Formats: sequence, C-alpha cells, structure tokens
Amino acid sequence: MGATDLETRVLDATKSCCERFGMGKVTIDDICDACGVSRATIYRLFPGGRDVLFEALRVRELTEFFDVLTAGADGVDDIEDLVVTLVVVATRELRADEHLALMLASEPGDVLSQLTVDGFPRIIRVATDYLMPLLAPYLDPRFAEQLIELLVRTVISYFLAPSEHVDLGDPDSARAFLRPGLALLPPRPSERTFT
Amino acid sequence: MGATDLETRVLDATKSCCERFGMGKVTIDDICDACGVSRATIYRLFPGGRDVLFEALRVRELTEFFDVLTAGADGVDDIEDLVVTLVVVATRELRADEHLALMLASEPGDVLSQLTVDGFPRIIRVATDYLMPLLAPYLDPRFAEQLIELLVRTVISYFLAPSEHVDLGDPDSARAFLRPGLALLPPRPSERTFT
DNA sequence: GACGATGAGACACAAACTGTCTTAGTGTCT
DNA sequence: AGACACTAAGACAGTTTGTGTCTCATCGTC
Repeated sequence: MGATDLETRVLDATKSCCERFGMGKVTIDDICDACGVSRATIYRLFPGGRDVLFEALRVRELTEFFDVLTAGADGVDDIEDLVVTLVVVATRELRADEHLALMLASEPGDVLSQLTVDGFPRIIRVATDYLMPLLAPYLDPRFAEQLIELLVRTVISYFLAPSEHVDLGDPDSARAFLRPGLALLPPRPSERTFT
Repeated sequence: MGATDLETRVLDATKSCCERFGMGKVTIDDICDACGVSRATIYRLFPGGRDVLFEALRVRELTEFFDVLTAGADGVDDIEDLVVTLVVVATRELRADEHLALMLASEPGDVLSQLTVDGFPRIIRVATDYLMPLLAPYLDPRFAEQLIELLVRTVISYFLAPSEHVDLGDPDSARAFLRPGLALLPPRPSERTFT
C-alpha cells in the first residue's frame, strides 16, 4: 500500500467531492480525479460500485463519530455523569461537524433520511456496539439497550431541531433535562443481587 | 413581469447553481428548480440554450463589474489619479469577488480561459466602452484605447499571479508602479492643438 | 523472471441532459 | 365575456454522460 491507505484516499476523495458537488452530482470519475486512482481500482476496492462506496463512507464517518464520542467520555465513572457527558459530547460533535453541516445544507433529504429513517437502524447498531461496554457496569443489559436508543433519538432530535428550553450541548442544561429520567434508573446489577 | 425580473431571477439562479455544483455540473433543470421557472421559459428567454444562458451570465457579471468600477472612479479629475484609481479599484473588486474566487477554485480552466483567452476580447470591448468616456477628456482616443487594453492586461495578470514587489490594490504601490508609464502620457488633445 | 496490484481504456447498457414541441392553465386588457 | 400574452408542465427523440465489467499493459517486489 502507498503512503496512505488506498481505501482511505478513495473515501477522503469521495467526501471532498460530496462537499464540492453535492452527493447526487458526484461521479466515480470525479472521485478518480480527486484521488488519482483508476476506476478499476475503485470497483475492485468496493465491489458493487457507487452504492457500496457511499455506504462505506457513511460507515466510516459513523465509526469515527463514536470513536471520538467514547474517547470524550473516557474516565467518567458515575452513571449519571456518564450519560450527561455522552449526550453533551455527542451534541457538540454533531454541531462541530462541518461535513455534516454542508451536506445537510445542500442535500437535506438524503442526510435527514440517513439520520432518521434509512440510516437510523445502523446508527442504533453502532451506538449499541460502542456504548454498551460503557454502560454495562452500571445497568442491566436490556435496559442499557433501551437507554442507548432513547439517547440517540433524543440527541438527533434536539440537534436537528434545537429547543428554546434545553441545550444538550451545555452540561448544566443537559443534566437538568436528563435528571428526571436518570432518577428512575434501576439499581445496578451488582446491587440488585442484594435486594 | 413578476416581483423581480424573470431574466434576473434565472441568471441569479444560474450563478448560485454554479457556486454550488460547479459550472460543468449545472443542468438546466437545476436552474429551473432554483428559480421556480419552467424549462420552456428558459429556452424562450435564452434561445440557443445552455451556452447562450451562460454567456448572458458572463456579460451581466462583466457589466456589473464595470458599473462598480466606474462608480468608484467617479469625480477623479486628474489623469494620473484616474488611472491609479481605476487600477486600484479594479484590483480590489476582483479580490473581493467571492463568486469569482469560488469559480476560480473549482473550475480554474474555464475561468482562466474567460479571463485570458476566449473571454478576453469581450473584456477589452466592455472595458473600452466603459472607460473611454472617462479618459477621453485627457487623451487622444487611439492612445486611450491602447492604454485601456494595457491596464486591463496588467490588472488581470497581477490579480491572477500577485507580485512580491507590487500590490495593485494599494494606491501608493500602484502609483509608484504606474508613474514611469504615466510620465510618458502624451499631452492632452486640448493642449496639443496649441503646440 | 514470476507475481500481485494498479492504471488505462474498450465495451454495452442504463441513465441523464438537451433542445423542441404541444398542451393546458393563468392573468390581463378590451 | 372573449382574445391575448405568458408560463408551467411534461412528452419526445437524439445525444451525451455515467456505470459496471472486462481485458491488457505496466510497474514494483520478491
């Protein structure tokens, strides 16, 4: 492999082409030009072509998002703090994502569909994969899964349509908003064995 | 005609589509969507289609440019000051043109061709139309035309490839740069009749 | 020199864009 | 009301462009 991984180069080029032209206008040849790779290579790298390539880009963006998120919640060892931190960091991360903002501005339909309909199951899946290990020490697994899904839905909703009353990017506001729900958290598995 | 002139709306939409997608990617339908006009109307307004439409946009941009330029040189009644002002204002106007910058970044080939080859004769033509009335009081017409052409070439060249020694956007620098040439200006027509 | 990987490009098929046309709807003027 | 000008909507054929698959030449590595 070259100086930078070939797949990485192709995906980077795809991302930048999306920003320049809008997803709907990007052609495979645009991407080839942008990263100096031949078409054959792209089809060899992403068998299935265009759709598979764009899927791969979405997956990469999503996992990058959760890498950053979990890193941002590293070391928090109280369940309430953890939930608040996850919500705050995730919200800030979404707001700071320039690529997301550009795509949201130029092709709202596709992006919204990715965030709320077609792409939503994958988001839940990846979120669960990444966050379950963090919540497992404090919560019953079944409950943790429900909580993760609820948090994802909440963060996305407040990101897309900010509230005048709550700012999930602000720790205090987020904590105040989340506390009523957090108070209802079932006892830890370890405690439950004693009741 | 509607609230805003139909042609204006179409050209505005064309411009904004060029910025979003790049000239090469814009379709007539994109423009229709952007300004809420039907395809038939565009082809009626710009018989000849795509090419004619883009030509019309270039013409509009160019005349707008010289409208601003001549307004910026209004009231200057010394030939040296006038030349310096024209050069400085034109340079600043080029540098401040976001649309131009965007196009230059995304489609250098086409834009450069418009500034230096294919579109150049038109620039000279329009520049002459606009600037001759300003220079006529001071210079022999034949000489004025040569001067205008030289100034256009100079401003464009220094805009595209800035010099380390001269900044044509700065009045002092521009004056120092232009003075040697200005000293050679032939006497005014009114003076010449007396020699 | 053999090998795996990449670039270049031919190819058939599908999709899209263009430019022209017809139709129907809308508002204006008399 | 009726004639008129103007426009949106969209059908249409012809062309261009893009896709995905393929083959073959090239390059660097072992």
